[in-house]
Parts: sequence; C-alpha cells; structure tokens
Amino acid sequence: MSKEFVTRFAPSPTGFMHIGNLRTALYAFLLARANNGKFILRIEDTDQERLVEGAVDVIYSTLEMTGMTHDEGPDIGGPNGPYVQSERKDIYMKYAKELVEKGGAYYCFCSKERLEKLHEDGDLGAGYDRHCRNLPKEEVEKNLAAGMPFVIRQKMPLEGSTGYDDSVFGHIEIENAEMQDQILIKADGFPTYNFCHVIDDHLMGVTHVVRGSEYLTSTPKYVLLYDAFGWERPVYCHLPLLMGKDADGNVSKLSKRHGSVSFQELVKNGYLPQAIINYMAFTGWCPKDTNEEFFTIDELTKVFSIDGISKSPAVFDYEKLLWFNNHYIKEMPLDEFMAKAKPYYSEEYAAFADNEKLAKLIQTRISVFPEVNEKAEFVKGLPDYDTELFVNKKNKTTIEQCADIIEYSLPKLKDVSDWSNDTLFELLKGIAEEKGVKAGAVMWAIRIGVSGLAVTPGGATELMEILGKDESIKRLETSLEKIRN
RNA sequence: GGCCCGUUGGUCAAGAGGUUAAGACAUCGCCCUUUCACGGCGGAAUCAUGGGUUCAAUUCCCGUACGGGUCACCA
Repeated sequence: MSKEFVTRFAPSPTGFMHIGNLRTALYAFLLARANNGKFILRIEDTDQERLVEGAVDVIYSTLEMTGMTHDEGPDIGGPNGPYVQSERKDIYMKYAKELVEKGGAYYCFCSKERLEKLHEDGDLGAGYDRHCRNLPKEEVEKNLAAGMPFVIRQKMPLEGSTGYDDSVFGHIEIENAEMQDQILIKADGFPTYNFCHVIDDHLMGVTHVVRGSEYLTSTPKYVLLYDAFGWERPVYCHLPLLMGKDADGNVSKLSKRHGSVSFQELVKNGYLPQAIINYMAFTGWCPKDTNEEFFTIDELTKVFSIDGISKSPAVFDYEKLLWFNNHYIKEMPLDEFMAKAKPYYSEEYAAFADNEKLAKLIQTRISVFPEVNEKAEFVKGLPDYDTELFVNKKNKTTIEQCADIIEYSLPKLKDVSDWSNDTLFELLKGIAEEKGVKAGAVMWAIRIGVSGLAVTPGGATELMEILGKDESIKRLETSLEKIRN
C-alpha cells in the first residue's frame, strides 16, 4: 500500500506572481501529478499588514492559465478547509496552547521596545534572550488574566542538534543552539508562517513539502514542531534558487533589475504561458534519458521526478525563454496566432492586423508578440531610404542596374491581373531570364524598391501581394524616381 | 560574523573512479534561400583551487577561494 502523495502551493496574496514562486508551484504540482497525488492550494494571508485587494484572483488566474489544476483550495473547497489561513486563526491558537501544555512553547510578554533594545545592545546580533522562557506558571496566569499582550514562542532545545533528510539536498543538521525561540503566535493573535504552515500541512495531509531552498536551514525548527506534537514528519523537497544576472555580470536572486519577474508581466510582454512553464521546468531540473526540451505541462507530469532536480542555483536566461516562446508561437494555428497577436499591433498597423498573409509571414519570425510591429513596418509606407540599399554583393546588383530592372518590370507588372505571389514570382523570374541576370538580382531590386528596407519579413513578391497592385506600383515608381534623381 | 548549501563552456545542463566530458540557448563560419527568419552542417568554448585516497580523480575525502541562503511579531 503506497501512501497518498500530497503537495501544496501556499502563496501569499501579494498581488503579483513572482516567477520564482511560480516555479515552486510548478514543481509541487508536477510532483503530485507524477505520483498520482493531490495538489492543494492554500492562501497564506496571516500578515495582516501586507494584505492586497484582489490579490487572490491573480493566483487563481495564474494557475488556470498555466494549467496547474488544484484538487483542493478556497475556490473549490475540499475536506480540509478552510484553505485561507486568516479563516483558521482559532485552529492555530488551539494548537499553540496545546504545545504550551506539552512544554514545547511558552508565553512571552516582552514588549517590542525591550526586544528592540536587545537587538541594539546584543553583540553579534544575538536574538531573543529567552527572558520569559521560564516564567513561573502563576505569573503567566496573572499576566494573562490582566489582559497583558503576549506572543507564544517555540521552546528550542538548548543542546544537541536537529536534522532531517531533504530529498534534494540530502541530510541537513543544525545545532539546536543556533535556533532561536521563534514566535509562533503574534501579539495580534495571528500565527507566523513558522507555525501555521506546519499545522496546516499536517492537518491537510501534505506529505511532501516543496519550497525554495531559503528554508533549508530553518526546517529543523519545523521538524521539531512535528516531533513535539507527535506527528509524522513530511518529506522535504527544497528547490535551488532562481537567480538573475545583471549588466555587470553579477548574479543574485532574481529580481526586477534583471527583467520582468512576474508572470503577469511576462504574459503582457507577449510571452505564452506554455513557453514560460516549459522553460521554467528546466531551470533547476532536467529529465533523465532524453534530450527533448519541448514539453507541455501534461507531458511534464509524466517525466518529472525529484532525482532530476539540481542543487545549484540557476540563472534565469531570458534568451532561452525567447527561444521557447518562438517555438510555441510557430506551432500555433494561424487563427490563434492572429487572435493573440492582434492586441499588440500599434495604431499604424491596426488595419493589417487581420491580414492573413501578413500574419503568416510574421508568425515564423517573431519570438515575442510586440515584435509584430517591427515586422509589419513595410506596410506603413515607403520610407526615405538610402539607395545604397540596392547594392547587394551576393546578387551582384548595383543601383543603376536595379533602376533598370524596376523600369523594365513596371509595365509588365501593370499588366498583371492576378496579383498573387505565385504569378508575381513567375513573372519576375521570367524577367530575370530576359535580362540575363540571376532571379535573386531582380527580387532584390523589387524588394528594396517596394519596401525601402534592408530586412523584411518576406520576399519581393510576398510583400507585393500584401501591399496590393496599386500600392506596389506606386512605390516602385517612387523608388525609380528617387534613383534617377 | 555564526550556521547551512552550492561550484562542469557566457547560460541551462548530462555524466561517471578509466569517456574523443552528451545535448540545448547564445555566439562564429558555411550551406540552403526571394532579403530576414526557419532548416542543415561545422567551429570556438567547461570539470573553481590546493592537498590527500587510488594503478587511475573532474567524479570519493579534507582544506581554501568564490557564490548563494539564513539568522523578523515576513512568508
């Protein structure tokens, strides 16, 4: 009988989804699915000073957009609710008091002022001095009866050490003397993360705790809590940190200075959720027995495993994300691409946003949606370009020769009734033969003549097809005139 | 500073006591081509460092350096 496999994602509603956080969610989700387990969503909103309106919706929409479906959560319920910590306040207090009874915690009546002073005076930044750790029971009762504000602190062992086996990092052992008597219940009656996540994880049946490696060294404190309650410890799975590299080459925890760090921002900037997910899976993990890099989230659930998780921090590479995004853009059906790209066209190209032929040219050439504008530039009108553009060494073209080709082609183009790419292509090829030059030379002359751009998202005939007969001919005439003067 | 963790090309990384040390992105060159992109081929580029252990270490052990994390009434 294998035990049920349960992971959770427990974000704080801060109003935006940091991609480091999202990656943690992804790994927790994948681990649950890979093991036919459950994935729970829990909202950690115990810090009443940092509540943000509407922030929970950001969490729901992110999970939905990425395809990380949860089995239990505030929005869909479940057998272990409520799933919002602020609604579980009484539960924590009950367990905290139980812990005090068991001798694993104690009431502390020290004022914030006293603690601040302690910090100032303390050499080596010593922490709490355990002033209230051994208050006589009568005094505690008296203070409580008098309504004196209190916190509840965890009573750490003074000697020995506490360890656990992390499934990614291996055995971690910390001297108990290193651990402070941390606060479990704050003066406002709310629990700290240190306490409530343990209570919730246990009560909700979480078997595998997946989180960033910043918790690696504080986990012994939590393990002690499990032990004090006599609960079975979960399996810990700490993840390597996501790093960013700045312009000077310095590496540090991924933050705004490195680029977009929120999921919403990336999406707004034209990245696809499936590309973000796919790339993110590879920052700190890599599948065994395959070099394949493209995976949908469903496919990931089949190949994901703990032993592929790396211990060393990974630098988030926006270039590679771009590559993934380009892949998923190219892979899209044309109509979907057009629908997704449309909002990114600026005013001057709006008229062409529904042009299928243009979309087709653009789709294979962009990595991120806002690039549609630079690709569409040629539709805007003939720019005031440098005629040196006509000189191309590969096709051995000169300005004069290009003028000649345009002049020769114009009347023939005017005679074309079926203004399509194929027809135009055949026509220009024929012209090349008649003039005794390579097809490339004619294409070059016409492409520059019609666009005035060194780089375009398509060849001469493709551009002309999109621009239409009148516009194309008008532009070629303008270009011819430009050269001749 | 104490404690904890990490270190394979610019980046993500596979790997194993004996290998020509995979692959991908980026980069460079060539080919393809209607410019660009795509695609194909190829190049350059890596085991932080010093000591052990061993016939043999990049792989195991110890130290050093460097990087990161953590030491809150934040999570």
